Amino acid sequence: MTVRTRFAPSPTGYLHLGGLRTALYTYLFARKMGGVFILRIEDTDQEREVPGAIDRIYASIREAGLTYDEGPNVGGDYGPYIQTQRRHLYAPKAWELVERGGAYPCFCTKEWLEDARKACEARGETFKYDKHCLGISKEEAKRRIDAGEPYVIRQNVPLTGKASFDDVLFGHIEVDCSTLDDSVLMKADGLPTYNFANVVDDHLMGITHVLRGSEYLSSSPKYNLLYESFGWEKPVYVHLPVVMRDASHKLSKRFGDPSFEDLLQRGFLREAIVNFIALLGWSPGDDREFFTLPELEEVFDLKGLNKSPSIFDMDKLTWMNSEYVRRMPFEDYLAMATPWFEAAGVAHLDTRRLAELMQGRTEVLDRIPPMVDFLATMPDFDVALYTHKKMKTDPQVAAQALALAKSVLVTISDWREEVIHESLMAAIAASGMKNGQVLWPLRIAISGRESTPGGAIEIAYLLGKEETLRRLERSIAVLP
RNA sequence: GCCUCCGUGGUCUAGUGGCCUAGGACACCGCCCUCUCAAGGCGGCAACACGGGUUCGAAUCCCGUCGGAGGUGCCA
Repeated sequence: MTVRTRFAPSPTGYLHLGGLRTALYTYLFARKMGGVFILRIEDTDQEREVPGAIDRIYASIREAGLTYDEGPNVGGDYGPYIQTQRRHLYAPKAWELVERGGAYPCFCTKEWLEDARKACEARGETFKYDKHCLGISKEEAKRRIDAGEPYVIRQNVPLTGKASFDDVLFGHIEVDCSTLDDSVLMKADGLPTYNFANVVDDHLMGITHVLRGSEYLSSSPKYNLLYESFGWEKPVYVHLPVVMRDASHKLSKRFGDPSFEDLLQRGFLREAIVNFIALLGWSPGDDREFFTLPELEEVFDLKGLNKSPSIFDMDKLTWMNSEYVRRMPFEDYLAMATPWFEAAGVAHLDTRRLAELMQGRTEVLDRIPPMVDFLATMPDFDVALYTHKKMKTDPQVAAQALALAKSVLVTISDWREEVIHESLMAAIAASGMKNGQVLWPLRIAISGRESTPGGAIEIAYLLGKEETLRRLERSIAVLP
């Protein structure tokens, strides 16, 4: 039997990292099993739908490298893959369920229910619909519906007994039917709720394995009841724990947690994000940490899934990203870094050399500008920077060092790193000073920064002779 | 409140009764290298939530407590 999995997001905004992880695992499982990965859009809540969200979801999934075999804008034999385009499919199924006794039409108004719920809450009890409309006869129901009265269709959950389901990760989960409410399956607007649509579509689309967030863990027994009423074969369930921002809050936009898009925009590499996300709640079983998507498709196994929620750790993502940056081909790095060099106003310099210096120091691309912008404009700095205990320098030493450096640098006509290096080193050796005593102040004098990507020689080279001397003279002039 | 689930260092995790004086990674700290930073090398800090059982033996099995999460919508 061919494995068929699906990722079924709602177009209510961007694809958050938890969603991305669910999509990733669903995709990986399908690939690992040589199965089919399907994308389905669950847009039955018209009110919550955000314009443009569908396109953003497509873009994120594509950007992550998760190719789907069936779905909107790809096609497939089980389409359409957008629920509002399947709307005609649900009502007949719902009425079939009514015939089978698994559901019933309900005419109670939203307002009435809300009041009842509030009253219940006030008494400190859990609200449960009392099946009031279950007693309405078929004939009366038909009459009222024909007369245009609004109605919904509710699931008819048995009053007694147990409902259960089996989850690959969490095992057998069982609840008393008495604790379950008759949830709405078909809304008054004629569209199904998630509770119904997911069951119908998973069945109709031949989904064999359902991977989804653990927020559905407690309603899954009810879905199984539906499968049983229909006499349909149940899928294999795998509920995934939540991705948290800290111990008690899940990742959320409101707290400023980044989406996949945000991360990409900030200069995280998609390969690094995917790799990191894969390891958030899943382990290959050994100590290996670096995986390409094809490698993940190879080694992914549901056995490595973790049951407890995991906290998204930006520090570790940042580290992993810096590893990916370091390992990428130089030309690729140069191409990716160039826009950031432009943003920092240093694109007129020898960017190839700058990129060589920067590649090993770039954790995230958006950190490039603040690291290199001093090359564009000389920052103001405190002369205290000349004082460095280990380098054995202070403003007095700096005065000598800078004078020496200047005397050497003005004579250089062939402004290359090797030449600058040799000339400076020869002069330092002749002067009897330590390397650091000259090089540290020089670097400070031409960069204005305590730390820079590269030493005095690299910085001088990048700046060019004219600018180096200009900065040097200016710094000498302001020495106390 | 009720129902369900979860609980290894600050974080991601390995571990499925003896291989565990609990392994790896991130972060943090120290040292080395070094013209700064980064990288690299070496070293360090730091966990089985708690309490009872079961067993010759428990992070691993059972019970309870505590803590956290999810659900309790004509949201998904």
